[in-house]
Amino acid sequence: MDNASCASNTVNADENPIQDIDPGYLQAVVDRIERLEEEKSETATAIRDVYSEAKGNGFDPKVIREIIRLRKQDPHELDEQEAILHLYKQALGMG
Amino acid sequence: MDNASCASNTVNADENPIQDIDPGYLQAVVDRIERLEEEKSETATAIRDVYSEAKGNGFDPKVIREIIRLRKQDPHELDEQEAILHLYKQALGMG
Amino acid sequence: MDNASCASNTVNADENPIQDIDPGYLQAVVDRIERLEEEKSETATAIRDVYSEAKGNGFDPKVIREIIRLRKQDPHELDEQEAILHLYKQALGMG
Amino acid sequence: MDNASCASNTVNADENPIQDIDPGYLQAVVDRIERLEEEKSETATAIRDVYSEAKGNGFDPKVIREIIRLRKQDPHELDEQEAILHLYKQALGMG
DNA sequence: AACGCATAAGTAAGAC
DNA sequence: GTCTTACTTATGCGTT
Repeated sequence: MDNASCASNTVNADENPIQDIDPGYLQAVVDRIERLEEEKSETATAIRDVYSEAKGNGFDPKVIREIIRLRKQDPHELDEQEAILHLYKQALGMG
Repeated sequence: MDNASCASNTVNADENPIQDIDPGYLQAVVDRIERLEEEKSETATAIRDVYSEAKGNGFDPKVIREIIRLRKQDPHELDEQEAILHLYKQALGMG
Repeated sequence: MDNASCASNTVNADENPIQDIDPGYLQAVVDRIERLEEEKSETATAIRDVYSEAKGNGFDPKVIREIIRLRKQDPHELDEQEAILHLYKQALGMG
Repeated sequence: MDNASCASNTVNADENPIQDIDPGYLQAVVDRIERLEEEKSETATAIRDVYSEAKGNGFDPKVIREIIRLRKQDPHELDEQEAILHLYKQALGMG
């Protein structure tokens, strides 16, 4: 990192950040974040659109979300959790 | 929409979705969502990295987040809200 | 409600709230909210403690949360969702 | 804690929780959590009601939320954050 | 009834 | 390693 990008000097870098700000670097940071957030937002919209389309075709979005969630999990972990769940259900008379 | 994509027939589309599922369509939906979610996740990581780098350069990530939040708002709306906030603060002796 | 509690007059109640604030009412509102939020926070802590104790006794908190979640749902709704889930899984070869 | 409450034995407590469940203890845990969650839910409703009433009296709920948020912070911390915020704003020409 | 906001819960990362 | 804090997602609520 370029020294010019330092937001504070070395004397009290931890508690007094109110010195030596590089405006150009800060601007660049903000710009990059805003660009990425826009990208993320667009992707989120695209995801919502897919769910919405699926719903329009008679599918249940909530259940599709569940499918997505299940597929994200490690199969072995999933099996374990379901075994424990089954066990607890029985202990509670929910079997 | 193609009829083949219908998850339910026209007789009881609202309450009995358990017929006429097009597996290919459902698979495509799931694939698209998973692809988009991965994209979103990568973007989220990139955002975190920018904050992290900025922090390493002495900037306060929390305040940068606040900056991003403020810039996202409509300036006019923002001014109004701040005016009301100021008013409430005074009414509460927080001025 | 007492007229004195009005935050705005009748001329433009919707868009110009910057008049006629009753400081006492606003203070009361803030006090009530803060009191209730503290209460809520204490309850949340108590819940965490129960999970924590259960974990200490060898139970899996994640699965207990799942149990709680399942019990909150309407049994009929639950059955439907699980039937649809099963259907989708089969369509995706996850059966 | 009573040994009878143990959910697993000492041989493989970490990875095989599927033994020695005390159903009574599990039931008690679930009951306590459900009771506390109901309590929390009621408090949340009461909070919403206060905001709603305030809104009916012409106050802006969003700004009240901001007030609550600000008052929750440590005043010293708050001042510091605002100082940094001011600094960043100036660096970005948002002053 | 659909849309967005706001809360709440679960998850993951970072600090001590 | 624990423990809190922040981010993400999901649900519920109010609004239009």
